[in-house]
Amino acid sequence: MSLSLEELALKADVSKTTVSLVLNGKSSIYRISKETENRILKIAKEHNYKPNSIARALRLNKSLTIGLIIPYLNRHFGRVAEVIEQNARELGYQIIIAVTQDCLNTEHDLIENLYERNVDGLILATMMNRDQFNDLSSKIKIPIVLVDRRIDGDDIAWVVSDDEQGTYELVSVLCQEGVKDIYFVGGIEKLSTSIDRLNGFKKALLDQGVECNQSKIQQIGYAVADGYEMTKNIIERFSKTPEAIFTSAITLLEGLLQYAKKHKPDLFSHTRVITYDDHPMLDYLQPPIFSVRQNAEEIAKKSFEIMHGILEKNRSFAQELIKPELILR
Amino acid sequence: MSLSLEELALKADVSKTTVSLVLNGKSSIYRISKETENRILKIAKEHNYKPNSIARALRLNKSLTIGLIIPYLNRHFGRVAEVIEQNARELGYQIIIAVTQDCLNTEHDLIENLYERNVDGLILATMMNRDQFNDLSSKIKIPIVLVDRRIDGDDIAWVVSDDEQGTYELVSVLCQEGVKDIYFVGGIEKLSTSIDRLNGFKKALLDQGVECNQSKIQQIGYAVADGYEMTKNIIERFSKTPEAIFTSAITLLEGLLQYAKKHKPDLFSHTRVITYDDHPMLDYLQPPIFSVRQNAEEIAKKSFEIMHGILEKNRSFAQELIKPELILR
DNA sequence: ATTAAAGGCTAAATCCTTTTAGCTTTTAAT
DNA sequence: ATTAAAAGCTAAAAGGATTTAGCCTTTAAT
Repeated sequence: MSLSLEELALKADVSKTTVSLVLNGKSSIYRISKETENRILKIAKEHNYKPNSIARALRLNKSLTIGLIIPYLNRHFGRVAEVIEQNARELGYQIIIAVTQDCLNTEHDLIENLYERNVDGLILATMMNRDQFNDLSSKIKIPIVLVDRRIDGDDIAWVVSDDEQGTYELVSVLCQEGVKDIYFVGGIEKLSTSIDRLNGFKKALLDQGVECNQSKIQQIGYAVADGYEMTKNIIERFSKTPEAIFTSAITLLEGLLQYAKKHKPDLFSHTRVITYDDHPMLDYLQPPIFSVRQNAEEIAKKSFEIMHGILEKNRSFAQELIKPELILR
Repeated sequence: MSLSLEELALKADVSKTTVSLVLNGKSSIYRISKETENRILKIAKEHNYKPNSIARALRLNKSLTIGLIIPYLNRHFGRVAEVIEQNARELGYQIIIAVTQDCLNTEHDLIENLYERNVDGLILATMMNRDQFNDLSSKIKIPIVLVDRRIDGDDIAWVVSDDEQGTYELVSVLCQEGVKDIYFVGGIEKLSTSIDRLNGFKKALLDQGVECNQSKIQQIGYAVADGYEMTKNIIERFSKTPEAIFTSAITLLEGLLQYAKKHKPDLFSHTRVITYDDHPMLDYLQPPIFSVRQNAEEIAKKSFEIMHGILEKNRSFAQELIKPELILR
């Protein structure tokens, strides 16, 4: 590693206090002479001095490290993580990533783990409900910003895609084309993403005067296998082939495609498929699948911005709904 | 945060030395009585004592943190990162991720940055050449494991997919079907991934007695736009539509698809397309695209294993070629 | 000439662990 | 009754930075 303050002090023939004061820009407050200041700065530069970040973290009780806990490093969260990292780096923060695989216990362990490892804040795509979150908040004395999945509450910071609006708009497009018989393939029921997307779905149908039958709504989980299962249920349980299916995540669409390829190759000749989440490969599928593209970059940017505001600008929590984009192919 | 050693010591009515020794399992070495030991353990447990990781890192000069530097958090590297994180966590390590966007300067900055931040080791998908790497190694006194992209050298640890063999096998399949006129769409020329894939490509042609014309080889970069550009070059520069195109990454395939959709919708009726890298969505494209699936999980597992071996088991460097899998649709 | 103020710097405490060297008390041995 | 060894524990240093309180010297003011 590089030199220590003490070694610099030796070279500059002053105390390490003086060196520290100078390097932290406190020369004038402590009346260090210009001459001494310049000498120290020069020597520090010559030796490319960088303060030991661990010692600094210990003394200042601030590690300049943010924990990022997400279910997977898939396309969406990978992009979110990437952009958070870049934004964080520009402001001197590091990102420690940990993945839960959508397991609540893992999530709890990871939060505790990162907290004990002295991260300054947590950005969290959580599976917790309000009570669990409140429990946690009382134990953990660092700021938390929820990303992608929100929990209602006046004092909870979050940044999520406007799932309800996105779904509403997408489903409305289909309804306006006269499609009435639309099935909902959903994810983990209690998550805000599921709730909001389902609400958007229902609202679209309602506004278009289409009846929404509870039997058309499936919610198992966000895994590819869940998408397969739900598609299977829809296809096999009803005699009539559905007019349309909405999958509420790209993984669920993948499950649908898997099922279709295997057991229902003609699915697309009878059924329109639309999906939440976008993927560039969708451009090359036949027939075209309408989708809702989440603005991962903006979600990432805002979530770190809020975290940074809390940590360094004394701002309080904030909440942001990020507008997604309809992709009609 | 939780209690400190000193506070525990107060409660247990012993010195903090004693507490530390007990909690570090050194009771018997230092002849701490069973009674005292149990008392301390009990109190520590009651208060859920966790040593302050920063203080520990400072004292031990070991942060239990590994830096992971990769070009993007895309599908492939996202999966690699995910698995490295899980493996690391099980052994008590944290992963700090940083992305270079395939920019060499950024890579250098990030390495320096993470090094200054006291990571214990670096796992690196590098753009450096041998000289640059040697320069770096002499400055940086922590272990480095290269992942995904290797640099030749007897003392350099790396884990990469067997790019040459994978490409060789894939291209051979096509040759054996009688296809002779195959174009190579490559990435960043100096990277081992490019070199190895190109070698595999050439070797396959050679072994099948197919002549390999230099004009059929394009190498710009790994971005989607590069794939577009190279496809354009191939289609527009030659009067005859190619019999086959090999793209050496999924992003390049995406670029090819983009070009085809826009300017050459009938590409697939004349031209076979095969690609390095796999993607589940390829299952649903028509016509089927043969691919080589890299074993991201194994790559990740091995690379952390080597790092861990160096850090904790006094092992030296190691090199691993991970076998990819042909996917013939 | 004395006092007050300003100038220029530093010793030491602090953050929390780990670890070395060693102190005191008890037991065993001669 | 000494001496040596064992038992049981602890003071203090170290790791590297930041920060408080304050020391000494010089200049300005009365």
